[in-house]
Amino acid sequence: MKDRRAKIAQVALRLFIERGYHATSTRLIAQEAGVSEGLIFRHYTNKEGLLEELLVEGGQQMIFEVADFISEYDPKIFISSLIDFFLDISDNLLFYWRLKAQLEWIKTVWEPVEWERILREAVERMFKSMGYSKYELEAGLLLESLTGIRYGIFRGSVENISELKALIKCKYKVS
Amino acid sequence: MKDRRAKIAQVALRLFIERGYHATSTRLIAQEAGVSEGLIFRHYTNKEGLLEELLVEGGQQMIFEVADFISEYDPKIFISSLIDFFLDISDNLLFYWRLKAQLEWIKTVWEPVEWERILREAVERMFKSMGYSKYELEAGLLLESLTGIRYGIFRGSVENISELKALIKCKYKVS
DNA sequence: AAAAATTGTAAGTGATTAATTACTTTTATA
DNA sequence: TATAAAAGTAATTAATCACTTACAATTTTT
Repeated sequence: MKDRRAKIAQVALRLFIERGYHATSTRLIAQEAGVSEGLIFRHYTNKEGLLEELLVEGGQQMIFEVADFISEYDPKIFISSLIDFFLDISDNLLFYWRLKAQLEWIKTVWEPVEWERILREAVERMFKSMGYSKYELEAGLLLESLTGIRYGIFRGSVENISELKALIKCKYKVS
Repeated sequence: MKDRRAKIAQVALRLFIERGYHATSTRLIAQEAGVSEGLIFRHYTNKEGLLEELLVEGGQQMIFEVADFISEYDPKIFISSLIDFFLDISDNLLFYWRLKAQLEWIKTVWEPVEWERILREAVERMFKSMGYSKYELEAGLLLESLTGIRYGIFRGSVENISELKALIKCKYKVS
């Protein structure tokens, strides 16, 4: 059966988020996935390899999603889409967002992955085209702020997301 | 010698941040602190108890720091101080900020601690006094955004902090 | 259908984990 | 100064860790 590998990945992703990477044993992953522990190491070189594949897979999906609104030439629609992208957390991206958030805090210097670089450049271009003089700074401010708000949503400290979205869009005059 | 306990706490805090809580063994803590492993459990009930004390201790220091500018009645100075507090990361608070950031991602629902509640209420009051109709929303937006930017600083994705601070203060018309 | 490759498992491996034990040394107290 | 309390250690504990081995079942290929 081919889907056993996918099942392992799916369960591991959930457990890594619920309990943390280090606190999740390969034994538990195997149990919850209904497979033998050895099968994990048949499909993945080691536990870290399993984690890495989850990140790569999620990153690729991220590129796909980002590409969807990045080509938008109207700044107002672009910024609005950007805000939606960050704060309307779709089920298929939720786990990747959370996993990435969790892993940020070990390594001191964080190397941005492809979709992050693509996105940042696009946002900078957009602010530039809107006539902002300090467009790089503006892009950074918006992206880090949106990330912070998304973390707030995960944390449970942001209640009225739609109202908050409207407020941000209002501040950037995009709706 | 009384300072062995403090030494354990100090080393543990550093290691928890560098390597993550679960990836840091009590054996390593003892080695780096230059004490026997048993001493850790003489002073703390268990590894989690050690972590908890670090959080409580940091939280108390945080209350102290927050209290310093919270009594400010001038909204402009208040907001400006708030931004400085979040983005000028002092050495003595750095470790607490980082430890807290790291631990956010395990528990699904995050219970705000005392200093967070105190701070949020104060920011809401300030926005209210400034005549903002949606003062709760504005307080949430600013706090979550500043948290996000602070995370960006930790991550290394924010370069020119002083310029960014100036931009934010400009947007809130407080400098 | 035979051979080969892949997918699967049960039962281990040594290493490491948090925590305990039994005991010694130091400090505080009466 | 005698005694109790606290601070300290080395050695050990059972459990758990990531990972391997030897072998069986299942597909795929020829």
